[in-house]
Amino acid sequence: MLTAKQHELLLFINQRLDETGISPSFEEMKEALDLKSKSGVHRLIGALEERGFIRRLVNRARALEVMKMPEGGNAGGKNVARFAPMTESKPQIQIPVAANDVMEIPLHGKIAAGVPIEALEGQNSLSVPMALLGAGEHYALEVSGDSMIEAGILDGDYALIRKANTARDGEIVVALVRGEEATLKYLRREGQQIRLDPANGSYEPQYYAPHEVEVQGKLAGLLRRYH
Amino acid sequence: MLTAKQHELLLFINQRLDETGISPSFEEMKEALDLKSKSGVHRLIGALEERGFIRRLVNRARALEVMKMPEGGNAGGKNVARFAPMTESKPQIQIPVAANDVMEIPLHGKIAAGVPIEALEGQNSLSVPMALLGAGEHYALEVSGDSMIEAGILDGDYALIRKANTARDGEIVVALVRGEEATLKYLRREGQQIRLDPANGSYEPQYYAPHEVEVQGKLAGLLRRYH
DNA sequence: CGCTTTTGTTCTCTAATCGTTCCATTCATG
DNA sequence: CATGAATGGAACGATTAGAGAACAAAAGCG
Repeated sequence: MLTAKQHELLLFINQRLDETGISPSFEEMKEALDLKSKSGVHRLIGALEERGFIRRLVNRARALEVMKMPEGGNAGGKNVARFAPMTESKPQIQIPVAANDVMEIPLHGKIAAGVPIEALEGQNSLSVPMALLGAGEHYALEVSGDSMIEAGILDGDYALIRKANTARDGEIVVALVRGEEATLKYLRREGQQIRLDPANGSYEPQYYAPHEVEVQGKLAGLLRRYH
Repeated sequence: MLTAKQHELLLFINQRLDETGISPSFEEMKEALDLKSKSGVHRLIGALEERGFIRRLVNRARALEVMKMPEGGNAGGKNVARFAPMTESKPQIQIPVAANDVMEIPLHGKIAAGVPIEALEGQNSLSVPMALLGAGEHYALEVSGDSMIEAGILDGDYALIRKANTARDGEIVVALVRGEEATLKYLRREGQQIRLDPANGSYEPQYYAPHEVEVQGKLAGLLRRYH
């Protein structure tokens, strides 16, 4: 899927994102790849984007995001053994349904504290307007609990998650803690620590070492139903 | 399903992808299959692609991707104990079922204080899963303002409204006040009066005579998009 | 607000790698 | 021997890669 240079760059970006939470600048990538011009980096970034490994905001500084890692390459960078992140698998092809700008995305169960994403129950899926999603691979989770209530995310809502290995500070992510516990929280970095912030005054932020927390995806949209 | 050569090539590609994350070039595949020309590889690749085992970007270097492996051959390569069953190592292409459970509903503009809904009527519309709606005629409004923030309805959300003339106590409705002002509020009756309750401590409930308030619809669903 | 620095974008050239194509050759088979 | 399929070979064209420079757009700062 990738050339050696593309692979090298992807690894570097992922590593930096993992260690510092800040994506490298073109200059830094240039150095890391031992290049003498940024234009090469630019092309490599373009190639990685085309292949769906990263996503970026154009004209924004350090706005890279790793969407998936090639197989074999451990998404965790330097990290110790991680559970195989779900994003390591092959992307499913999500083709917009003809005539409607709608996508079918799988419903993977509930997300709450204490339980990993429940094994998939049947083959449920949800039709979602593409306008809510954007590029990337998505799935849906039913929100359970009130820990994000102040972010306007209520019990029973459907969270639309875009698979990703990394996220920027302040984004709401599906975080798998120590391979056991998947929760929906604000991701923040504090020094060498990862902070998972609930949006509910009754809950406390939790601090973890970077290798304890694996980002499985970020919140891309929300659906709610009023009976 | 596959000829011996095709099988051999597929295995090789998968192995390389697994080990290095970098797909082999035609030259390397030529060597691996002990061929003396790349044209043979080209044909094999074509065959594998036709049969859906691999996918690739034409005219791109090392842009192969294994979609599935023939039965028996384990596609996942090194198998870390994967706990998430939904992450098949090589998910088959997911053909979207022609989703008919979708409706196009008109987007009638924003709802806020001060502006009747009819004001900004554009061509816009939104595709919405029927599961969110139910029977009846619906339309969508973009929420403006923070008056319902404690009900988990944020500025910028899309409110899906089912047209209705009446509502029960405690439901969230689009209420047109004195024919001028449409707002999204909790509807409550108090004696001979109608109370419109915001869900935000900084706002006060408003009381009206029944004839001053016209219910235009009730909140049936909510869509939110995160950047 | 204006200025400077950082960062990203684009362009041109050059070279090497890589994929594609067409055609001749070989080989197994009937 | 004819035939079709697989193979080999080489020319060709496209992509990838490296360098350098000029430019444009954000971010920071006083």
